[in-house]
Amino acid sequence: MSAVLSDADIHARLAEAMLDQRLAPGQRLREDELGQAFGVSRTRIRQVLIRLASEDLVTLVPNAGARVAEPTPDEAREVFAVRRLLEPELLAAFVARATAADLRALQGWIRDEERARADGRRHDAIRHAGAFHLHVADHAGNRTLARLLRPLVMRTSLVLLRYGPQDIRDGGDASCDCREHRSILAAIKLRDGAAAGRAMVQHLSRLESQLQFGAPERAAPGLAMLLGLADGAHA
Amino acid sequence: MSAVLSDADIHARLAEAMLDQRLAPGQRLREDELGQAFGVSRTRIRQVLIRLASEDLVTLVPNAGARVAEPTPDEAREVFAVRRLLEPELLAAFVARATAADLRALQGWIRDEERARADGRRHDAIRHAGAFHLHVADHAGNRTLARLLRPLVMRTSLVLLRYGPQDIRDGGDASCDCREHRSILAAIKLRDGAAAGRAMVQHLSRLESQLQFGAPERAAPGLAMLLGLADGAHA
DNA sequence: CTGCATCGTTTTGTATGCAATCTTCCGGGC
DNA sequence: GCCCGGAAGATTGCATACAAAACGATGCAG
Repeated sequence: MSAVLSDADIHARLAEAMLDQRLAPGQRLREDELGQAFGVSRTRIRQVLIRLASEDLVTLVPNAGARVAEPTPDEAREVFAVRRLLEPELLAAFVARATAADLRALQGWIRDEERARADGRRHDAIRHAGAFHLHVADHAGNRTLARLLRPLVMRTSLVLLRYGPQDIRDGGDASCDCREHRSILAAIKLRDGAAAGRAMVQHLSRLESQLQFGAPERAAPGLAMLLGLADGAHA
Repeated sequence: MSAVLSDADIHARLAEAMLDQRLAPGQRLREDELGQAFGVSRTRIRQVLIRLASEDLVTLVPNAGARVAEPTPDEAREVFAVRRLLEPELLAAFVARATAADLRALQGWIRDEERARADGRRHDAIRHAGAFHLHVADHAGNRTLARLLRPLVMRTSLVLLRYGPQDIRDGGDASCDCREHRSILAAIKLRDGAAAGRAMVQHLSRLESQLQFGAPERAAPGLAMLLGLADGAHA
């Protein structure tokens, strides 16, 4: 704990906390508070916040501080649209250069995600799913493209945490990321980039279609219940 | 000049200077020096540099300061590959919603570029060309996608300034951005998104194919001349 | 009781100072 | 002549201090 933390460490820890929902969307991020938590001064916290803001993971309002980003429905759709554009391209490149180790790694992320799902550990499942996509991106041979995807994957995680299905256990229906990840992996193994791309687009589209934007906004959670105006299930 | 400069102003001024080649690729950017130039302290300069680094317009080496980014040939190719991916999508969306004012604006950028070309004002031409692409992106209805493109356009400008053809006057051959921009605009007017996308891809591909990576590196600019080893024209 | 102004507190914005690191240049040794 | 320490200067990294702005509470007028 006493080992000095690099800016990258602080950045990673904050991102991790957001994806674990220890920092919920909309959560205020006070500089001094974070500084004390990490044992550094506000100067460095501020620099990290600027970077996080450039990735749209936090919103930075002048004179009003930083908050964990709250993706709007429109932004959520935009993120998915961009990913549908980028990821087939990344997959096509990846297919041509994937090694046996890459395939094992992907297999591992799928397995981890399945276990998390089985245990109902929702944010772990989302994180492992993200790792699957990022592994493909990082090994597709285009650093520029991969660097664009990374923040998008994190934003997607925020979106899923907020608007995604709450119960992530296999419902018996087709709504299982892992199964789709498996079919993508199968296409990769066959070196069929086109098929992998199609599977990816389908996967992303299904994820997007499962979002529930009408939901209770999660703003002031429990307020409607306290007021006896809703049962908390859905609007 | 005395009006207080916002961070955004400083960011814009620096980017502008880089695109004008007043700040050449590889140029060292000392914090104190910039601070004095803008009349602000290093604190704010540093924040701006972090943002510029997140856009890959400057490289930030720990304990060794900031330099104007020097895109490598690989990075240049990556940037073009990503743009070929993004811009047809942006165009397709833009075509569906372009207003008469949008068309006039595009026409204006083309005209400005042509004039700059005719006058041999190379960096002005490159900037106006960039503005054409950015206008399309900013009015395509996907902010997320547009925000990805902006830094890529700036990086492209850096690449063109470094690796692009030196004489940008119409050579009579097809190598004229404006003409290709005109054909893209024509397709937009016809509301033919597919044709516009094809023209855009062709445009970007030709630009990339014109890059001269074998060129004199332009490292230590003027050094070869000072040493009497070259005449400065080309290697 | 409601609306509003004002003061005090909290939080952000910016500059400055000090410590750490890197660079450069000089001198000695091989 | 060339290469290798080493000290002086320059530059970045970071924390702290102060200024400005926003937020909240309290009290007063309507």
